[in-house]
Amino acid sequence: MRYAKEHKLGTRQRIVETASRRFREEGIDAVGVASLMSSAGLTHGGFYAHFASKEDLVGAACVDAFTQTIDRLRQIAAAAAPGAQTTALAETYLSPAHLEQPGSGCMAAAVGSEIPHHSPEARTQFTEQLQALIGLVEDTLRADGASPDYATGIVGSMVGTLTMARAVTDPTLAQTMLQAGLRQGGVVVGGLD
Amino acid sequence: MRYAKEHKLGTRQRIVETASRRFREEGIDAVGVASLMSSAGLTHGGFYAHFASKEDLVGAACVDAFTQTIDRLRQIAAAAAPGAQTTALAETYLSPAHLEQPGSGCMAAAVGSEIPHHSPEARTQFTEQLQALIGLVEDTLRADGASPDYATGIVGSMVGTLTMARAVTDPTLAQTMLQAGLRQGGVVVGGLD
DNA sequence: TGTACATCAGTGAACGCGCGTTCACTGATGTAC
DNA sequence: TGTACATCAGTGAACGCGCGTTCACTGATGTAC
Repeated sequence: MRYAKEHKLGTRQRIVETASRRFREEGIDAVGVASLMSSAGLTHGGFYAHFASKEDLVGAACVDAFTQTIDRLRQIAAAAAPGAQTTALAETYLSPAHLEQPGSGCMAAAVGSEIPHHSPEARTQFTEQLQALIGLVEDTLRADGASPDYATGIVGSMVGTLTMARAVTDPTLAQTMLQAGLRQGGVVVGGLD
Repeated sequence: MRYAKEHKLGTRQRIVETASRRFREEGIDAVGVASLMSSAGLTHGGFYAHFASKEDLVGAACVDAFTQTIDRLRQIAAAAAPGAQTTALAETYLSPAHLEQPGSGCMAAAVGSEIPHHSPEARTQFTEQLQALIGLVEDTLRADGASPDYATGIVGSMVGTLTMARAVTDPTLAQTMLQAGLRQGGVVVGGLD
């Protein structure tokens, strides 16, 4: 090894993190390899020393983004009292901050409807990570003394609500949607309404 | 008028319907103007006699797709007994048939996460149609004797659930998600669980 | 310690291709005489 | 009724551009003597 082992892996990680952020902000199709490598401080030719294809990177970016999101939400939930963990998680997910900052937010809400048009490999990575997110909600529901069976429904509700709130042009309507999404989850978990 | 008035409008409508279907099946970015016009039995040069830009068509396709979906769901709901209308609507929305046929299904689930990257005009058309869909669910909730306040949450839940179910690679997982989405809506409306 | 060398991460020109858009035109149409 | 004509929906070549991918190369690196 002429170079330190960490060097190339570090560069690869930098590309993945840049892609993970830009894919969520701009959409996967809209971010070209050349533009992406430039964002990472490199030239486009080197891309294929790190990835077999752009699709290969899409899978890696899904893992990076979801890992980040799941870690963050797990910390939020753990900081809340048992009985209030799922609500704390949902309030973070359906917050105005998450609405406005897709680049550091949930991959499923940011690129969910693009995923069906990508490679089986990338979709499989996405699927595994989405299941991990559902698993986290199952954990918080158990900690809250509620049934983990609601986890998939709650994630579906959060992802759809955030996607819709970002799509609409009216900011007031977007906020109304986030509130409605919180009620939708709240009713299921504890009948808070 | 050398040609019958309906002739050009008919051609325009044919382009809109073709786009409406293909955008939902393949994604908006993946469908080029030339390929689209070819699908409609025309050559690409004529496109700009009907639309100012591709973005202009995106807006028209949103109106066409949502109108189709809302009409169909309204009929399904109207055919069900009062008290069971919202459930009938949700069962159709979260059916395996809808999962497998995005081209004739809900625009919000098919291209939801792409919409934020499109023109304000197209997003405004999308927003109006999404509100009309929520309005339909408000109507069925009222007919069922339930609160219309849940409509936005139910639509968010249905859109997110279908989007996720189409994204994942495991068909069994996809079906599980549809079931969980139905329970999520059912709990809110009538405590069926 | 100083120099020659092998390694390989990263460079940048080039590839064929499809994108959205423009525009001079063609030829089928319904009309006017 | 038959012919000449004006209209205009639709054609297809062309535009500049960015896409994903390939490849011969450069030059900084740590090593060996």
